Amino acid sequence: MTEIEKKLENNGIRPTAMRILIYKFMAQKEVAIALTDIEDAFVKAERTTLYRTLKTFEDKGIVHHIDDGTGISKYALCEQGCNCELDQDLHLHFHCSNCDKTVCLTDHKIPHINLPDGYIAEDANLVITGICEKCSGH
Amino acid sequence: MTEIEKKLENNGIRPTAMRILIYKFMAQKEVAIALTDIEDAFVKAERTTLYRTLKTFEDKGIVHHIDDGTGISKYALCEQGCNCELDQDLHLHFHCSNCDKTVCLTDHKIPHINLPDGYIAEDANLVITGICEKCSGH
DNA sequence: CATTAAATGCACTTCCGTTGCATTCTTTAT
DNA sequence: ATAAAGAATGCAACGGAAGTGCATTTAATG
Repeated sequence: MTEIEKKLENNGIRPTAMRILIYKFMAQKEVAIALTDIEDAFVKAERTTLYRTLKTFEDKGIVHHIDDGTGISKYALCEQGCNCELDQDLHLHFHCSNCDKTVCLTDHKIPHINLPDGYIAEDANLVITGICEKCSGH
Repeated sequence: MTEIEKKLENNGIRPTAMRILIYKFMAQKEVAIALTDIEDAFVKAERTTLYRTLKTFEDKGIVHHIDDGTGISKYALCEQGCNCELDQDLHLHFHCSNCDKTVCLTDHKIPHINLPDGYIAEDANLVITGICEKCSGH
């Protein structure tokens, strides 16, 4: 049994062929993945299957959902110790307006905000849009 | 000529009856407005007209577009001196998960973030989700 | 009043997310 | 090993919201 299969099983996900392929695909990408990206990479697979695979990954906590403001849901593998489901890993996301790629800046946590009286924060989403290091030429 | 008509004309917007009504509607609301909200309020009007009115307001800079993460575009009147089009008024937005309303916290600017080398910020969006003061009972 | 430009109304399209249900595959118990 | 049960997959279709093209109406201008 491979590392990936273990990872899936440890999180209560049956390690089917499709799921392993999708996990590998996401692992080798350093950017957030949209459903369409996976569709393009696995043309033989059904959109629904890919869709539900992402949902399963998210529900089981090995992937987190990213809203980068483009209107297209993206996903990224959670890093070791990511507690995104507990709202304890509120790192920010960077969306490049040039190449349209979105990356997790996991080292950059969202700063604490003092809200007005009566407001109770439960979650936060911070997206910086601009030019990524690749497009800016470092 | 009313204040609203002046306001519209000063921003290069022809003050038609519809536009004045929509402006008034937005002015009396203290929360961000979705297209559907305006549809519900003006059932006699065409969706497209309302849609394009919001677009016009946004283009002319008297309204700013809000992405609160719900997937539904919302809009709010710019306050005096709002420079949202210049990315100088990056206040944060609060979305209530209970009543589904979104408000501008104009006094709460998005803190400056030090990005990794090579990343160039052009815009930022910070949305805090939680319970608003009305739903929390102050 | 005639001409021109802008605003509006209507119909339609696209995109993405989502669901229902039948079918296939995998696991588990006998 | 095989049958039964449960989960995953494939297929078809729906739904909401944003957006566009074009004809028509309304408002501004000379």
